[in-house]
Amino acid sequence: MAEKVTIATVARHAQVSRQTVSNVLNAPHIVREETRRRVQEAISALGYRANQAARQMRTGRSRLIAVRIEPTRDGINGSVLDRFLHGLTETADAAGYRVMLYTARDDDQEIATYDDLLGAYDLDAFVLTGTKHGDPRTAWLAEREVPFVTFGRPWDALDGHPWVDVDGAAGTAQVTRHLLDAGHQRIAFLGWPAGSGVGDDRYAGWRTTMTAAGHDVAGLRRESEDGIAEGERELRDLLAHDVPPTAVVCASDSLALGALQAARDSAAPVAVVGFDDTPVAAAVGLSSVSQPLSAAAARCVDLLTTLLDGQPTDHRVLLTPTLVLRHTA
Amino acid sequence: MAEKVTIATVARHAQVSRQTVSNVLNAPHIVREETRRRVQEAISALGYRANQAARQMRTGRSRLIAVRIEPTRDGINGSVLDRFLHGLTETADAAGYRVMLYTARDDDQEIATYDDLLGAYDLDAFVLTGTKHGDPRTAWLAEREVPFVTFGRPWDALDGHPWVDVDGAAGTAQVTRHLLDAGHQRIAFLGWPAGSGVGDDRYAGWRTTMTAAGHDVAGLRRESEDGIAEGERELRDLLAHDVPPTAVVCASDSLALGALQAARDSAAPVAVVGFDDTPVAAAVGLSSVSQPLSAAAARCVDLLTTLLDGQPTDHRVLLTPTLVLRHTA
DNA sequence: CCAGAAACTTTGAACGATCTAATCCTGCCC
DNA sequence: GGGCAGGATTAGATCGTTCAAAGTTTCTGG
Repeated sequence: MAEKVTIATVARHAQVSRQTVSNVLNAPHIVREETRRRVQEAISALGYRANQAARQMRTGRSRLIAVRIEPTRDGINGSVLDRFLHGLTETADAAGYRVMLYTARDDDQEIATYDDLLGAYDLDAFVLTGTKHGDPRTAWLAEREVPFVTFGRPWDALDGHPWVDVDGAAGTAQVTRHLLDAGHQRIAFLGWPAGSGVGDDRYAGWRTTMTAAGHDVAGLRRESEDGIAEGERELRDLLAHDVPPTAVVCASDSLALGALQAARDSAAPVAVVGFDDTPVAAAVGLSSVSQPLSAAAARCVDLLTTLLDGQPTDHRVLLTPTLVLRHTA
Repeated sequence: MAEKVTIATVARHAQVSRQTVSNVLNAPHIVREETRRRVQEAISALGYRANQAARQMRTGRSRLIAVRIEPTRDGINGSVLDRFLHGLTETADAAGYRVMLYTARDDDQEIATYDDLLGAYDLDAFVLTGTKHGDPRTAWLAEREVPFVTFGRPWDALDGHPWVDVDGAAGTAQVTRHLLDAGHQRIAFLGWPAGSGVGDDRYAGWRTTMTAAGHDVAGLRRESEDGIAEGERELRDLLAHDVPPTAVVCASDSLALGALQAARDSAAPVAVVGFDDTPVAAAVGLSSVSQPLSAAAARCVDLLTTLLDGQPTDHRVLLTPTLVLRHTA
């Protein structure tokens, strides 16, 4: 094994001092052109790589971002976080940051983990997912002035932290408009119980578009927990009515997949559109709203890096999802 | 914000030297009972947490494990890695290690990333997933004596590195036995093209059990790429034969989900069993073989920690999956 | 040709932990 | 009471980097 290559090795090799090498790396503009080139050559010749531990000890910055990985409750929706995580890892990588994982059972434990991670690893920032009303985590982090970004907007108006989110209402609105254009009149909505920010948002897009087009939405909305069985049950129930809907907008692919089962048994055809464009939807041919997850992840990293560089940023980023049409609508 | 608590702060508070505090943390047995207690009290009173960066610089060990996160090719099977990752994060946490992520497009890039991570972060170990024939990654790591464990056995007999895997053959054998016991005689197998270690393994369990029970397997096996559409196509094809199978063992839940579609249209009932017990299977009521992913992750961490402590271990761990019965078999 | 500024480079200290080696006890034996 | 073993504790050096301050060279203008 080759002996360790430190900044001193490079300095000797390039016939300059350690500090000059350090300057080439961290503030290239203050080093003379010719010296810089010589140092750069020495670096690549020796295969030098800065030791992050030493750098971190001195600067207090670790170039490490922490992200929570959730227990997969529902495999279908779980893939959303999975893809987000992948995008995050990739863009963070490009920006010179690494992603560190942690798990937590509940908010209290998650906050305890923050404390742990900050103490032991000097983490630079956190990315939170799945924000909800009255989130204690954001308050804790904000109080300690720890940089963080949430994927998911704060549902309480008072929170002023940076966030990135996908405009769910715009997504369902787009779906509804598409169905209206296709001639549908009675378009139902299958969503989650009121109170979850994300669910309410997706519901709003449908309702607004329907009423704007002059359609009555009474009796066309169903609420249930997320799940395939639930989706099937709710649509079956809706179809049993006097004037059944001819199309249904769903708040998730799980619900849509269930709805698809119910639709198959129906006499009249029923258009079904899901949300999240999970790979399962792609495989089954289910039309769905696709969240720009890579872009969202990239924006999260963008916000964090500018934040960490001490520059001010426009705190909020709202991305528009796109409708992916397949066989079911 | 409270001022930084270092080992020196604790030492002053407990009226001992820095080294004694360090000993309490790293070699408690050489410190006198009473002193140890006093130091422990100071630690918790001050909320001291060892700075990993400083520790790492001195010891060269980072208490960091790197794991690759793959682009989700198939959302259904992707959840397997997701759950493994969750288990890994949890057990690593308990053992005092953290999980760091990285991505890579291909083997070469992955190896370049190893080099990067080792140079910059002094990673302690790697966990590789998805081993295949002639894997260049294991060779690279072994050559440099970097500790690593693979989730998935080495399919080339010569590799002697530590690994954890799930006995796929035992899984399909169990399924086949169950179906035989239930009175089925013509049991088909839907698998992947020969050559992938995992696929061949799962196929072997079915074939061995069938022939051991005196059944001819000719014409009962189908091969295709993974996917729902592929599963449907293959089973439909099988069912069109003179003497159609009454049950089918699948190498994945994706294939099984497709098979389920085909089975629904069949005149005679066809039992279907998948593999991996993904949440989709649970939602749809598909019987499936469940991999003990948390246990696998735990064993990976076990192997790594003993490896890192310089102790010898039994290199191989083969876990047995369990059959989860639902509606479809 | 020299003062003074500007540009660049060097030196020594510091970050917070661990390692090595030296010192201090304490008890025990002769 | 002196000598000594052996455990418990301490002091000083060190890991690789960046910061702060001091040093050196180069350039400019009078």
